Amino acid sequence: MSKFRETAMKSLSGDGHDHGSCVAEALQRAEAICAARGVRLTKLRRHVLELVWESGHAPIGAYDLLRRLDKEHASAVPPTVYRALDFLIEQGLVHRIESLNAFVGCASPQEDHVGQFLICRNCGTAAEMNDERIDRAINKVAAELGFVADGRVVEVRGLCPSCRSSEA
Amino acid sequence: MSKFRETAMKSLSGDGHDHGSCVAEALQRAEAICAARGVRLTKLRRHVLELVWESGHAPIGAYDLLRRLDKEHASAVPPTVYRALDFLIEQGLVHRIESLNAFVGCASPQEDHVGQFLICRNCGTAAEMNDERIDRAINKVAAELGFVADGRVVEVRGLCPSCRSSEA
DNA sequence: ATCAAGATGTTATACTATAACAATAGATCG
DNA sequence: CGATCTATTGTTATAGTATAACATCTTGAT
Repeated sequence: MSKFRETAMKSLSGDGHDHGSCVAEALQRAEAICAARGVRLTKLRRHVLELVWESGHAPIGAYDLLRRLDKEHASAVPPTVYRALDFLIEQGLVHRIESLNAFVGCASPQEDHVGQFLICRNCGTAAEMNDERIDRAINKVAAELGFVADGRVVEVRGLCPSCRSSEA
Repeated sequence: MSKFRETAMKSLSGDGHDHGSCVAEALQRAEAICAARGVRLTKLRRHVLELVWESGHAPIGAYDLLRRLDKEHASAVPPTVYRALDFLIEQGLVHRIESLNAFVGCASPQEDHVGQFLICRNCGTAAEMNDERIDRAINKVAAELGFVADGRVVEVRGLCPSCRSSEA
């Protein structure tokens, strides 16, 4: 099973995984990546990343992050959180979900990829797919139209497995 | 050539088409569709739709529409234009581009489809692809993860053919 | 003519994001 | 060590996007 497939299924498993360790692993990975790249995962940035992950696998808005942030960071204002998010996105540690104006932790920050998301309209979970077949299909059609693609936004709404079974 | 393919290439052709007739045709189609469905394309809604199309094939923001609207509609305020847009989107006459917070006329309002867009980062043109292959690839991956997809956002940024040749 | 439903008017406000400049902290080099 | 340069954070203000809530007016049906 691919790395992406694995992480997608993990985030779709609802309560079926230990989210505490999920957060801890994400933070550790982030530390390692930033160290390797010689960029600074400051206390503030780390804190924002932690809050993003603590939202579960559901995207969280910048102002929600802000509200949670200033419990331990009294001077936080919008630019504080947006700048931290800019950094985290640049480093591939966080993705922005365009259709929600919200942010979610990247499941595989080592691997080079654009985000493709399945977003459950019931529980809010956003699972990364990052499947090459989708990317290839998009590139193919774009190329047929003479278009050179760089950025891609793929966000699919629907029902995740757990919400589907509990609704049906 | 598919209908979508045709309209995509048309909107990507830059000045290579008569945009005036393009707008006129879109309005006529809209009249016919609304009449057939028994919904009211009021003066206001028609005007907003016209403004959307007059932006060329480039998505336009709600507040830009508002500014253009109140030349002939002094009482226009945000809800005025958002309500008109809600109606137009509901009827499939306009698509919302999530990654731009902007709106664009639908090239093929008769056909049932979700929007898939190629957006030129140079000239701003958004061309509809609506290619089944992309849709199938997305559905396939979603299904493999046990996800039932309904809405889809596919927005690809890049360079359109005309901008590519003039840049290169 | 009356009435109900739909459409628009109106005011206020919520939510999302960035500009611009000041102050501070960290790294680097002499 | 201390000077200096750069990245980061602080601070204030404002721009941009969207909706809630309630009033009024139009339209079409009876």
